[in-house]
Amino acid sequence: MDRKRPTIYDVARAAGVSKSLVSLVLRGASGVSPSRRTAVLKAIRDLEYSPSQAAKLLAGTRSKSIGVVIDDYSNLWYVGILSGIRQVLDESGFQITLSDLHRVGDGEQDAIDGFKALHMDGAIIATEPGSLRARDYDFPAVLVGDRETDIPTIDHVTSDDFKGGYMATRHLIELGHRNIGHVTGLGGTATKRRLGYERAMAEATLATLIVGQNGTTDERAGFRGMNALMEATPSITAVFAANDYMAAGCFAFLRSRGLEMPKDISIIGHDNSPAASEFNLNLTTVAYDDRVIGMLAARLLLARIESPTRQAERVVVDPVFIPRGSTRRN
Amino acid sequence: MDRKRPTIYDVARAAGVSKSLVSLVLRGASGVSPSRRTAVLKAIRDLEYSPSQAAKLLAGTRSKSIGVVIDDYSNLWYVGILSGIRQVLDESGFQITLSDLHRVGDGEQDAIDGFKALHMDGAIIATEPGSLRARDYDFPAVLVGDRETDIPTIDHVTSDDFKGGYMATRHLIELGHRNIGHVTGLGGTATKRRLGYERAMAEATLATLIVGQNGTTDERAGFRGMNALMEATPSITAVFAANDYMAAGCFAFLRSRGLEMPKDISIIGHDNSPAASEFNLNLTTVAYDDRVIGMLAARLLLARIESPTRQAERVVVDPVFIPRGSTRRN
DNA sequence: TTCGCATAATGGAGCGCTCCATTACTTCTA
DNA sequence: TAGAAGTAATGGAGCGCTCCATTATGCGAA
Repeated sequence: MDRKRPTIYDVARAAGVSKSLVSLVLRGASGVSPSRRTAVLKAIRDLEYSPSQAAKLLAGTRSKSIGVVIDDYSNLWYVGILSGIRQVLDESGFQITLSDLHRVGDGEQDAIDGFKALHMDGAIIATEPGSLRARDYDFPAVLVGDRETDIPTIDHVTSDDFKGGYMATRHLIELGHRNIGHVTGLGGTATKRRLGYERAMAEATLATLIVGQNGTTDERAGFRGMNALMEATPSITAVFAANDYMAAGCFAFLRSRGLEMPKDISIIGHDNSPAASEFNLNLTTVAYDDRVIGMLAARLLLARIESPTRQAERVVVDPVFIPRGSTRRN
Repeated sequence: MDRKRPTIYDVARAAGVSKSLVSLVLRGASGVSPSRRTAVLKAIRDLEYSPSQAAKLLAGTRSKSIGVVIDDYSNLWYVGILSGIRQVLDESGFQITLSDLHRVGDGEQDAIDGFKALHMDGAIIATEPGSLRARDYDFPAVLVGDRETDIPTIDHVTSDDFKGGYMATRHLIELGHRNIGHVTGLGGTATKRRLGYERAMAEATLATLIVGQNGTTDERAGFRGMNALMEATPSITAVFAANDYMAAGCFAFLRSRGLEMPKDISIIGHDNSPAASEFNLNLTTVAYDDRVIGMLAARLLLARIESPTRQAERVVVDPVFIPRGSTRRN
């Protein structure tokens, strides 16, 4: 079980060729005679040889691999993005490694350091860049998502959260609602959505009703926010929650009061999280096409790897309205 | 931006010492004079040196890193397990890499191959082992979860799904329910839970009501399953769904019929998925403590890395009952 | 003063590949 | 038939570390 792993030298010996020829076969180079190629392939199989990525990295110039940094595995936002990234990068033969912000004991090493240590060609950062060590952007990277801190020197695929908030609110206004509340929370994303809400309300000359401005953005906050809204404005008929989890919290509060959605109150969320799905909350929501975001990010990264000195780009992706059953005409 | 990365030689020159001394400092070895140590540390900072993991792997004997294979990032089952693994492995200074079953274009490489290529010390397999290439188990590995195929030669931390099904069903019986349906699906896990259900029903001399035996195990299947149960047995008062998503589907069906949970029908799920949370479905469920499973798996892996020839162990973790609001006395 | 023995620091070999310059072998052209 | 012009295969250097066998340094004891 623990005998040493075979190397290309072992393969070369078994196939009766030079180690360089084995290397050529491994890399699928042209200009290798079919007979030798099959001999090498056979030796590889016989010896159960598998190449050492470490040696490859050390010897080669380009690793054909990139890293993706996310916040937290349980925040599924990244899954669609990853799928888009893969769609683009798989066909270029790139390997993709995922990493969250978790650091190992001795610290001092963050995800980007890890990618560099592994000689990766670049990174896609789907995190607040402030949570990474700043000096790391001398490395091909593209930022993904609407972020608080903007780093002008790196490419950025962002979503338009202002527009998302605006669209969600417009939807409720168009359904004839007038007393429309908003449950928000801390953070740049929530703030931008709130500004979108405020703009839409202002355009329709409606008074804003905002709660939760200094709170979290989870289900619990939605629950409490709904409570606060109903106490402040009992005549409320619709709510825009800054995300679907908060919307779920709003719904939970309604249920606890024996109220129904959308019969008594219409709720619209944001993000199209799993919780919003038709079988669960059946929540009307606004969301980005995460696959598209991922694909754009991957293309930008590829371009930057090709020419590291090119001008940084900023791509904005518009949100999409996803009608479901949690809103109705007033 | 693209000047070459510094190496230990550059650091050594800057600090006026030998490359070996730099290596010693890097590895935190004892027996380095404080003055030289600080000189090296300063040089590292000045040059923004970061070590090459690739070179380390190639030169060293042990990589102090392990891989974890999961099915799919969007199946959050692994998150708790990962947290348990980290709790154990962080303190031993191990690096952990996550990988799903996705393969890059040229194929032929699965997650375990990738781990070996990176000279990793071992792997934790949180997937059906059949989805990996079999010959890869000549490598320290521990299997996690209740699996269809059992590989006697590798360590295994498993959950007791039979017991989970039994416990869930017992709960409903103890609440006084008699017409208790079960929505199941394909797969070893679902099968074992169904057997637990059947045993509990038999012990209470109750007739079983099972649907979905050849179907999927998602929300949609739960929706259809609930429909089938109510048509077959209108007097049904409780349902055990093979997992929480199916339970969510059952609930969606009830809602579509204007029925309430638990007022009209009690539902119990399994797994304590996010969807089951108190703010969402508030679903009574049965689950494993995934952190504990992860910790056990990590300890077994550590032990196997230490002594690769030791006898394979099998650890069984009992499920835990999680009472919430979706079941009530009949 | 000299020897001995820790302790501190060093140089060399080698990990398993890639890449490049070079050689061996063909085939075609003048 | 010699020489040019490929095509196929090879050996060597080097990637940036670790590990090991050595060598330098300092210091108390003989």
